[in-house]
Amino acid sequence: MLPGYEEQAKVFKAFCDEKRLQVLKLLRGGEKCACVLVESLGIPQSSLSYHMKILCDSGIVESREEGKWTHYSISKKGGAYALELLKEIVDAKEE
Amino acid sequence: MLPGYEEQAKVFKAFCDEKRLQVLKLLRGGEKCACVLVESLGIPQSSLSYHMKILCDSGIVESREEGKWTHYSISKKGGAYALELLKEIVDAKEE
DNA sequence: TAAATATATCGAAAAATTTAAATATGAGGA
DNA sequence: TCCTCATATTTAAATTTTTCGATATATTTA
Repeated sequence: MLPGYEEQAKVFKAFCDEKRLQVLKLLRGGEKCACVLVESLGIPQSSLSYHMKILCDSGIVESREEGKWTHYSISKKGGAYALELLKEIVDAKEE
Repeated sequence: MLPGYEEQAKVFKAFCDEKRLQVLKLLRGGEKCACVLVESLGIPQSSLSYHMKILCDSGIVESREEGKWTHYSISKKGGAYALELLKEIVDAKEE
């Protein structure tokens, strides 16, 4: 069963912004520290933090704190869930 | 190979708005006329038209004109493409 | 041809998102 | 403890998206 529209929308918000897609691309190569992401994207630290919050809230990314550092990675579970959701959404019934 | 970020974002814009998710849900049951969608969503006709444009631009929905009417349906090809794209985006490499 | 209907487009206002500087928090290290 | 560093949060401004009434276009009907 599909969750409410607001909930569904939240999941896909992760993928409809260029900065967030850039982050996800970097995370495909494995876990990354926030400092690496700031550097790679060339945006202010607060901006990255804003986007990472959206990515985590969507369930697609998970964070791991280690001392001063925060490491981000793609959540296997979150990714699988998004795929399931999308499958249901675009799966038009045969007529 | 993944397209540019802007292009990718455009595809997923289809799924990050509640009104558009409502439309997609209705279209899962088969092709629908714009007039039916306006009625079902209870929004002004110009608003529906705005969202349908975004859905069509994303490739997820296709339209078919028949006289005065415009019929919308989920594009099998568009849906499959979005799924492929998402699969690549969330597929973190093993480490 | 004139009127009615279905939809698209325009334009301005409203709402939501994004940006980035400033500040806060919290974890080492000196 | 005090300082520094990494990150989160706050805040206001800038930008983008969404809304909706008005208008335009095209098609069917009378």
